[in-house]
Amino acid sequence: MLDPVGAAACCPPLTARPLSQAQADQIAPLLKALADPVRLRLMSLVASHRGGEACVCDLNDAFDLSQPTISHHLKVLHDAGLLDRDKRGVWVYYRVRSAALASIAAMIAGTPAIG
Amino acid sequence: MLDPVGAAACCPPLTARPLSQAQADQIAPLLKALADPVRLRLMSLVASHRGGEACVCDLNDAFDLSQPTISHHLKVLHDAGLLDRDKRGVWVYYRVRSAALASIAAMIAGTPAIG
DNA sequence: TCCAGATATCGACTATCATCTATGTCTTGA
DNA sequence: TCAAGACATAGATGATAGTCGATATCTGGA
Repeated sequence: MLDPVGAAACCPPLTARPLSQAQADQIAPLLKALADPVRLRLMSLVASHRGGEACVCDLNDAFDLSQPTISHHLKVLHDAGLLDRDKRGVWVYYRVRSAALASIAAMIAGTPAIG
Repeated sequence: MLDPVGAAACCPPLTARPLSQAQADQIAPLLKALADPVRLRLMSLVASHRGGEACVCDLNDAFDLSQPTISHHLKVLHDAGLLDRDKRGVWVYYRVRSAALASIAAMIAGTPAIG
């Protein structure tokens, strides 16, 4: 389980000065977690869902993929620290960690955006 | 060869409304190109190099990797539209397309940053 | 015309990843 | 206590990606 806010915040903007190997090794997994069409759509669906959260049951229906596959992608995003997970009864709700997205964006473009 | 500025600009910010599958399919390759430690360091090295550009000879020395491997990563970044390529004599110079980075960052965080 | 150096391409190998089916775990309600 | 439903995990498989050594291509100078 990563801390994307810390990871991206650790590092200077990409264009400011050369990233060390350790810094690059810290950031690459975050981008890797985002760099998949299904996971991009999952992030987008969760973020724009009513209340800023969505349960897995809502998400499964949006894809032509098996339930375990969606579960896998959600785990990847959660392990990367990009989604928060909240189990309420039988249902599991996911919520986007916007601070994480802001940190990543700031690292990429140098924009001092704080989520 | 992609057009990352157009690709990322085509799409609403991740958190604004659900991405279509087509939009996600367009953006994922850009993030995938960035989502590698070596390529992150390459982008960073090129961007922060004197004059905003660097030749391959400068870059090869910064890594403990073979010359073909670096060449491969540069090709991935160039094909994704993240690096511009300029051959001058025997040397090839690469330059970061900062507008591309800005578009990606804006798409991730919703920041209306224009590079 | 030829050689040396800079960079790209090719082919192979290994590791990682996305996906599936089958199954396990947990919670609610009867 | 049991059954049903929501979600996660396990194991397998085909595709993709990072790396290398060998080789090709291009350019400038002798």
